[in-house]
Amino acid sequence: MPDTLTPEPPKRAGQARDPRGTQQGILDAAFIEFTDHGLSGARVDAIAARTGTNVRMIYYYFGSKDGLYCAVLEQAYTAMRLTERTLDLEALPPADAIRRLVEFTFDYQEANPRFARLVTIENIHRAEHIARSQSIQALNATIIASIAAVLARGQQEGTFRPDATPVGLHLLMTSFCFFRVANRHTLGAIFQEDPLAPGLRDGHRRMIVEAVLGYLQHKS
Amino acid sequence: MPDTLTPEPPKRAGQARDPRGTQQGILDAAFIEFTDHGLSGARVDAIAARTGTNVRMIYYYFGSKDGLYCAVLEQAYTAMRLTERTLDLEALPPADAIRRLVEFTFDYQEANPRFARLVTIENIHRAEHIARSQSIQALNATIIASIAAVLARGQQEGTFRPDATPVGLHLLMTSFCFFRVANRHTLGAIFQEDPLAPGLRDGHRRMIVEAVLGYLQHKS
Amino acid sequence: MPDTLTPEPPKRAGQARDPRGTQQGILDAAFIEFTDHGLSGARVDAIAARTGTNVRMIYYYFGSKDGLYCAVLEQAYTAMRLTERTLDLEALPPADAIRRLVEFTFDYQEANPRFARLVTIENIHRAEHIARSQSIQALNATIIASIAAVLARGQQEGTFRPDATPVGLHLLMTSFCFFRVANRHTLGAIFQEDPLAPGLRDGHRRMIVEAVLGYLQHKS
Amino acid sequence: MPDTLTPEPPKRAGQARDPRGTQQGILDAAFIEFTDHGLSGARVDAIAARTGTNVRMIYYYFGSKDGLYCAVLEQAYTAMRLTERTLDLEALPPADAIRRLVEFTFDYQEANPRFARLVTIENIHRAEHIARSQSIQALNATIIASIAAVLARGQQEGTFRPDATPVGLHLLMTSFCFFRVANRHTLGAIFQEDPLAPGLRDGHRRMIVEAVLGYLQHKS
DNA sequence: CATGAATGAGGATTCATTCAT
DNA sequence: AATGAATGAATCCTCATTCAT
Repeated sequence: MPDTLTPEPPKRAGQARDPRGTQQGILDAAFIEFTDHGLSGARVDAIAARTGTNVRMIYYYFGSKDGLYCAVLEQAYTAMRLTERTLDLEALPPADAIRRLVEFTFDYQEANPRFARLVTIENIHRAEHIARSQSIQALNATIIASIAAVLARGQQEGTFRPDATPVGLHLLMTSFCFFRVANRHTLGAIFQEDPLAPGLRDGHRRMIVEAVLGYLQHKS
Repeated sequence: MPDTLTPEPPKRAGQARDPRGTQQGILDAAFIEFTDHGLSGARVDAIAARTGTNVRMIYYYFGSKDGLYCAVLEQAYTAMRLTERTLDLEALPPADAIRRLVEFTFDYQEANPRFARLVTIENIHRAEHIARSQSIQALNATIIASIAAVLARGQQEGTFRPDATPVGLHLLMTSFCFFRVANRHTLGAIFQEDPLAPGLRDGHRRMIVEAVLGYLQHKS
Repeated sequence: MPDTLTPEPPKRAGQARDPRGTQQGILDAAFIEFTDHGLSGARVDAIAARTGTNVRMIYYYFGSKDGLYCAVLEQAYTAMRLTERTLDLEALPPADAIRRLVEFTFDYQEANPRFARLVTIENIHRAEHIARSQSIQALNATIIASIAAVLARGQQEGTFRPDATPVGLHLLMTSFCFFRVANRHTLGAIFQEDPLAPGLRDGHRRMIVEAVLGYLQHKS
Repeated sequence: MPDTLTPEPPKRAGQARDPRGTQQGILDAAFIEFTDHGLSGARVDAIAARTGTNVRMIYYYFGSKDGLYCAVLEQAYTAMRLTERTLDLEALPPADAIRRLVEFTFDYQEANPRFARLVTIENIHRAEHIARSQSIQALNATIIASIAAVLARGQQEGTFRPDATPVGLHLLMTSFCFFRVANRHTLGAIFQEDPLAPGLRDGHRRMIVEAVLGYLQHKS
């Protein structure tokens, strides 16, 4: 689902008497526009133009440009975390669980570059919208809990170093996966080499898995 | 030098007959405004207001908002790479050189959060400004050359794994250092814990050094 | 009845199957909104929000914003003139009748500041709505007739000056009573003293009675 | 000066490089538009259209629609009070001074119906703009001081009743003069007779003078 | 009798930019 | 070298109103 927030893309849906569809159509169009141009750079007219409806509907359903942006944010985070929950990490041995999580993160970020852009944009705005959203914060509590459980198992077994922390581990694994997608353009311009070039993919994937596991399994 | 681009901050300089000072004053003000609000969100009026001079001066010296933004970008990249060149990596054993480079990157990103914001902003705009700048691309060639040299030495010694690449290594070390600064706000909001909290600093620094070296020195 | 147009305030009435109540509820809400913000400043949405029903009902019953405004106007004028008719001026000696009428006008304006605001608003719109309303014009004929009758009696007696006219007399007595209510805010701001302050009330009431009677009973 | 705020009407002035003229042109156009349609009903586009310049200049010089409205308000009050100060009331015996002041008020209101409309509009908005203006309040202090001086002289002489107050007297004389102008349209519609009809003018003028003096000179 | 969904036209305001000196 | 005055084109948003059920 690279460019929309919903599985069944109802292209130009919602022209008439389909409130649900109208709303989702606006959300999808907004997701594209915001991730193309940023919050300040996005134009409500452009969003409306991408929809079957008109500008007024944006205000009818979302109240303001900011309100729409918040709705987009929530839906994007929700989509990611819901997918993440299907990983079933508890069923795997600790090292395998970490490997699966890193690979999932790597694949998800690569498959959803607009998600990274959205997060990036939200940081430019100092996360003030996320800070106001209860639901996003609730969503993210679970992923840290999952990591914590895996980490604890590995530490009890003695295979994982005892000083590793759940949040630190999350940062380590996410940063690389996120960075190569989010900073793709500057990296590409600077090193004359697209970091997302297909030929680099497997090497990058293996590298981050090994770096994370290497760090965790380090014998000091 | 956290909030200006020049060592000697000529605050409110350039009111009269000091072209150099006027230009630098505008650049400093623009750096703040752009990194506060993004390219689209930045206001030319606000930049002028922060300077002693008026809006017209910006056009006089930089031609356009975009021109000014490009000048800010160039100065920011120049400042970083110049500092980087003082590291003298060739004088150190490979592992020590890598450690020093990782630690420098970590410290520099933490000390210059506006730099990370600027890069982030440039990515939202698909690096189109950097792509046009010869000077920025020239600057960055050297850092990859340095890494390549160190990496080659370590590989020849047999202490570094042979499949590591300069750009991959750069990504691995930079991503974490950059990510915790650039995404500080979303991470803080989501995990209710500022990733730049002083208490976490040393742990993070050690973690990325060990992860990078662990990866490089891995015996497969 | 300061803030509604009807004696029995059916607050939030008319949610279901009570056409009369729904209409009156809308009228009451509209009276508040129009007198709070003027005709242009009033918002149909705000009126609907104040009622239990929704915007569509306004159009269902009153056709348009203007239609609703006209209905409000008519009801307000009707209420005043109906009260006025209970004064029974014919039963009193001329001077007493005038005194009673002035005092009634004074008290009514003070008790119904929203009426003065409504009239004021209608004047900004050059009374084009009143001009179209037959009923309002019919209503007002009677008050001038009453004044004329009293005035004639006094003039015949020789106690009232012969050059006084009914409309002139109406203006003289109404202007003061109306002015201190309608212009309350500018007067208050300019003279740092609320013209409706309780301490001033009796003095003002006596003043206008005496000025009117003084004028009428003047021996040239 | 019935329809502009300045003696020399610079019709369509300020097209090029005449800041003073541009500003005054906008003020004049705004005075018309605001007094035609009220604050909410006035359109900035309409104001700009009446000027030689464009909408942007309104914001350049006055910041906002409200800012412009305030400037109009200040200029209107200033113009009236400045004229008022030329009356030289101190040079006249008390009764003559009152007569002159009443007549001036009567004439000024009749000659400047837009002033009354503006005051009326400001009252709809609860005088919140005047309340914020220091200058308007300062201006009006003087008129009450003048009245107080005349009144004191008459009371000392024994020709004026001792219980009269300056503000009360001001209200009595102003209310009638203001009311027949401000409420011209509703009065005209209701009584089928324009209160400003030329034939009524002298009678009205004499009536208010006599009512005021009659009240003041009343022997109780 | 009642209503949720939808809308086109127009509202104030802001933007980066240029003219004329 | 420097600047106050001026602007056209957008930008976000709101309004009264109508459709379809």
